Amino acid sequence: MAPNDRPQNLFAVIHDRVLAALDALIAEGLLPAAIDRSRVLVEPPRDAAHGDMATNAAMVLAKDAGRKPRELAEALAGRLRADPLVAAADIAGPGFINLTLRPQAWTQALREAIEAGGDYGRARQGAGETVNIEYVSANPTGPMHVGHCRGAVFGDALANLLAFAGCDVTREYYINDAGAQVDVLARSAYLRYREALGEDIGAIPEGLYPGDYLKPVGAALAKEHGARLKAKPESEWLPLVRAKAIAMMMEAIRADLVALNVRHDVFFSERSLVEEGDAVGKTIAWLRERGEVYEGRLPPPKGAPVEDWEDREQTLFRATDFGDDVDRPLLKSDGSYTYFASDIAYHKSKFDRGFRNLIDVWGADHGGYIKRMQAAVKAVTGGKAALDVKIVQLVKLLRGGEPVKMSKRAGEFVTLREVVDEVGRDAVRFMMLFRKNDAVLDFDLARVIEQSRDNAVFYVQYGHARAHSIFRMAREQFPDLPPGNAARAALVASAPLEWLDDPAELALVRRIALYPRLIEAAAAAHEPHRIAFYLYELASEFHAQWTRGKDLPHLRFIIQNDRELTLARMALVQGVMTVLASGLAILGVSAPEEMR
RNA sequence: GCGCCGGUAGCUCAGCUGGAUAGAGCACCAGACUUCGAAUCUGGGGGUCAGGGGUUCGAAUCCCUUCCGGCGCGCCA
Repeated sequence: MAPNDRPQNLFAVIHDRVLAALDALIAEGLLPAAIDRSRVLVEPPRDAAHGDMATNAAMVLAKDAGRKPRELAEALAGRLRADPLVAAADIAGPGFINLTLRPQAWTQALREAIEAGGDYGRARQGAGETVNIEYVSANPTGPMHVGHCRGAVFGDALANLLAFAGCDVTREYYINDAGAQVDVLARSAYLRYREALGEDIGAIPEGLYPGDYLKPVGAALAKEHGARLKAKPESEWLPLVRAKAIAMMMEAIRADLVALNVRHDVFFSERSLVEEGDAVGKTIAWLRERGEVYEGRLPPPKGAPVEDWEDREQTLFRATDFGDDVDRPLLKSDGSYTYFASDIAYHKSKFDRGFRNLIDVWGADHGGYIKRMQAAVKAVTGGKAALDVKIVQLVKLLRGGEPVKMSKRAGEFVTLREVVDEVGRDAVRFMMLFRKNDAVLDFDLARVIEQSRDNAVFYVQYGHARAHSIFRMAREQFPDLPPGNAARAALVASAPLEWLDDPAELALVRRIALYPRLIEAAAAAHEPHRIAFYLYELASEFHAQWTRGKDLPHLRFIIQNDRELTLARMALVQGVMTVLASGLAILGVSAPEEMR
């Protein structure tokens, strides 16, 4: 294996060794040639007493081999003991093989982490995969509120994670600028326009957007057009006003996203699908040619009665051919496209642009929409693209345990910007990711700015700052220790790591060695929250080891008059720092060097 | 009525796509600062993994079912 091709994931290395050992057993005739390798796992055991890694190979393969698990385990363990990385291979329980690695295997992993620096954990699993991830996609009818925040942060972190895992990632925002809502926006803005011209518009009528945020749009329109629009019929002013309002809303939304450090590569206009070459109509025709569109009737929906239900023939997509529960309409009664119709065309566009892995991030209220969209993607890509829809649950905004009151009706809601301004970008981002995406999230404005262990953001960042602090202090003892990250890393990478022999130190080394495996698993599952929890655990172990040095001075990171031991421990600190910084970067959270 | 998501310690939540004796934090109790940052740490009690059945070497995890909560159920997006 070429040195620069060495996989950083030690678990993957051992996994390969186990598979090789199985091949050897096949050659000996102990195992049949046709075995299911996919179920063979190499994992960290829950209990450290069980060694460094465990494999279930013997249990999983026992049936195929026609042998008892423990008998097979005995043969396999015998093979593995010959491996230079393996110090011991014990059989336990129903047939686990517990592996203890030689200490050099772990210290070598630490060395690699330090040498790789910011590239440590970067994976190749996604090599060649093109991923399109669509997130936020808030309607351009107003500023972003806290509800949008979670999807924005989640999508952004997932995109970072996939890119780190080697995927070619495109971040996309779908602008819903075609439906009836943006016409309502235009009418609301027109009212503000008249207001800007000095007219008394009174109360905003029911059905229009009442928020003050449209006043600048009205003012801009007045400045641009003077009173000219007042004389025109709606059919003439509406497109003008609509375009202006959408442009200004998108500008505000982009600014909000920047405040959150969320950036997209592509802003895709729904309207462009209709106006530029009628992509929606073409997609429907395309599906019709393939027999997936027909004229028919739908049964009325069960449950909550629809007041104006009218049984009529309509244009339907055969979603049931692709796993949906019912066929779905493509045209409204007035002949215009349904949102679903343009969404099909939109997803076809993603496929046509070369993407084979599609990810959509939606709010929980769109959960019922997943099946039909996946059906549509199947139809429109011939099954050649996969769509994963990630649902982000709602955020309950609290302050000191009490719910923050919001009145959507009156146009009073807490905006994303207000929250970011109050608690900071890092706190918002980390807390939004410190929970599974499909679980409801309590976000307490008072708690996330506390500087204590309660506050995971702070706790993890403090771990990183503390690592830097240790280096600052170490330089006072050993002035030749270079200050820069790269130079320092070069020095500590050659440190005598065999001096790291305290169990807690070795546990930290193992935790660091786990990072590449974590990246792979989190990327495969599309679950960035795993990074946040891992960082919290790593920080926790690091803080604990630091404090242990108070009672047990020989365990301090800096040992006066023992340059070699100090260097070895600096390597450990450097490893912790490297991984904390890397993980925080994926989450889009800053890694401060000091927090005083 | 149907579909999706959830139900794990008093509270808030993890649990690495089926692994070994289910873990953190908060709260509660008892401790550690002349010391590399106490913005930290150590120890303790606390569980019918909502209930029941099944699949198998092995289930919080997969399947069935019941209960509870949230969301959704042409012509909104």
